[in-house]
Amino acid sequence: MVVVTLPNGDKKEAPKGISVHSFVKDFIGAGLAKAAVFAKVNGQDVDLARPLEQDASLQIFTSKNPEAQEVARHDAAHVVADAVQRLFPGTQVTIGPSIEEGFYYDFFRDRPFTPEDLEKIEKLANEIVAQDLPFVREEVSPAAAIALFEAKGEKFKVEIINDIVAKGATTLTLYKHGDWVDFCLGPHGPSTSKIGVIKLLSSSGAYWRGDHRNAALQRIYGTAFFDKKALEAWVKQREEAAKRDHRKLGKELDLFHFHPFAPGSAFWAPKGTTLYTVLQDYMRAHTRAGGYVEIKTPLLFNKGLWEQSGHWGKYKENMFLVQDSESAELDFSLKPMNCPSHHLFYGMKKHSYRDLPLRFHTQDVLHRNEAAGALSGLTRVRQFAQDDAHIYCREDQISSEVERFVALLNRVYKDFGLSYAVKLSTRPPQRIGTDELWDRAEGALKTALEALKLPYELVPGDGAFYGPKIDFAVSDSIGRNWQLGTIQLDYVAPERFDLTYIGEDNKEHRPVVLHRAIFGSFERFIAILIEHFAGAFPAWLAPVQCVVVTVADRQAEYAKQVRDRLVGLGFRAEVDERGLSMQKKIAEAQVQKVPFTLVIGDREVEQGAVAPRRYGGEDLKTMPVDQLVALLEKEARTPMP
RNA sequence: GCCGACGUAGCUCAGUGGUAGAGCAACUGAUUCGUAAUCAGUAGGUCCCCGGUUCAAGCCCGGGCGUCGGCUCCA
Repeated sequence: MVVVTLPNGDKKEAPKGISVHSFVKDFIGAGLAKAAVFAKVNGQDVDLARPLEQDASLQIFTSKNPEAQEVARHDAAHVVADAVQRLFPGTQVTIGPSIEEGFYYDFFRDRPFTPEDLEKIEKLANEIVAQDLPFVREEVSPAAAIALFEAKGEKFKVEIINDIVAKGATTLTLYKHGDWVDFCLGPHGPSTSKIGVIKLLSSSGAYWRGDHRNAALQRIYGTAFFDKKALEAWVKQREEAAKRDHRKLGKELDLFHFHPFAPGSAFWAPKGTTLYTVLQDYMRAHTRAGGYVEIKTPLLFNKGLWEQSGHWGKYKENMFLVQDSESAELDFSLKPMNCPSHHLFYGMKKHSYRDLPLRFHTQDVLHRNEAAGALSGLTRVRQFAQDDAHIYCREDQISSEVERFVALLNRVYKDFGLSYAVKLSTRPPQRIGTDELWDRAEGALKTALEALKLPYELVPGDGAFYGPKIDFAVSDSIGRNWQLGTIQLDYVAPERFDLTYIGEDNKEHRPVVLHRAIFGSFERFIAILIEHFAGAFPAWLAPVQCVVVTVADRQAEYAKQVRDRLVGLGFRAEVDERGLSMQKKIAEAQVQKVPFTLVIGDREVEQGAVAPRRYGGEDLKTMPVDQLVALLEKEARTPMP
């Protein structure tokens, strides 16, 4: 007999060697046994067919658990690979993991999959699902596994097996459904029908092990859901996300444009420029209030700076090099980041410990020569500006500076309605500095996070080679995550730039540098805001806050007076003077997602009033202009510190 | 950069070898209207660029540029 402990603490005795599935059916319930996808035995993922050989804790995962969805998508990857090999004999398999929203499988073959191929594959894959073939796990020796895949001509599988054997594996596992076998760690669900429904999404090129020097593979992306309804809901949500695409809305709302002569660099239309400068001014005001000073440094630097910073060696292919007309050499570069120039600026003066912390904020334009194929809308550009800052402080000031930064970041994200999660990344294997230094650095960051009572995820080994960091991932209104804010400790730069301050002891000391940003880049932050708000910005961000619409032309004079008063108070108001019907003008203000449409007819002129309508259709009824101004003061002013 | 798809009016798109089209936007005129689209007319195009095939190319072929999806998720 074995004793099985359930998550609620219940203990059950069962015959030794009983399968997980039979145990669940006999000792818990047939319903759960039917719904189960896989299990954890003593915390280890196993299939339901696995026998229970000794006392163990048991946890069952059903289609309600996200973990089970992940397993079922891995199942789906196998089924798709099976379908591909049936339809296209000679195609070799490589790997096929489940990923965030689905799965992919990489194949080796001489030509890409066409959309028609995908249709056929999807159809056959779903037929295999319907056949309800059980997934069968088998343990084999390395020699047997190699022999099996060599006989099939699966060169990539053989390579993977050899690698894993070299790492010390002695028992390998195969998973079979029907006649199709894959070398796989598992776990898998009980049978193909558990997968539900498979949908293929796209095909693309990929490289063996992600390296372009290796064989070119053909990747198929797909997803799977336990039921059709869930798939339909997911498809709908994707359509919703596509409607919010900042590239689409950027055009529709006339915010920014691109031209082939400047790939990866935006032209900001008047409305986009307004949005951009509102954000710049907002950040200026808040950093100033947070004890920062704003500085500007050159955009173009001699390579000497990059040699000193280390960029010339490590980052050169991402920099735009500029020819010096006198030397005729590419001796200059547009700056790809601000830090080196900030360090130079710090070093131009002698600093006392009394000056620290010194916080330099910069919104200068940066250029990075991103690979042509990597450019995408405003999220991946070649020219951009960061809400960048570097804090120079003593080591004992790190914790309080981090706390101060988080307080600012907290305030900023709150103003935009964004929530966030925190990650602390610690020392990577490749690093500089002593362990003692890292202990102190990581300790300082932890102290700050704990003082703030911020829950955080620890990511060991993910820090930069020059210091640990804290990252802030915000989630938007449709649940997507974006890594925006960051604060990184840097012990290297002060050495490279020989930065010092004079301490109380009248001796020179090394300051520590903190790199930090909240928006990340203005360009990417704007893209995120557009998608977060679906283009319907809150009034304080909206490029046009009020459009004045008259019922008839005879109110035009008064309409302009209203606009002039609002503009005079610093609000962004316009009159739609085109000879269109009132209804048409209102419709257009809605399409442009203007927060307030101010309707003016004879009644409003008589009363010195306006009739505002909010974006979305709420009629606020006729009100005196003074009352509108009070409303705008509340909603349409940039939140100040 | 590599793989694939795409590039037609300001925008969204139709047009697969035989005289370049629609809707919206723009412009002109009429309409002056009370909360999501008044009516009529006009104008707008090196069909991304360069070269080739053909009697004939937006369409077929080659090269370039750009955009988009991938190229990190690891049995």
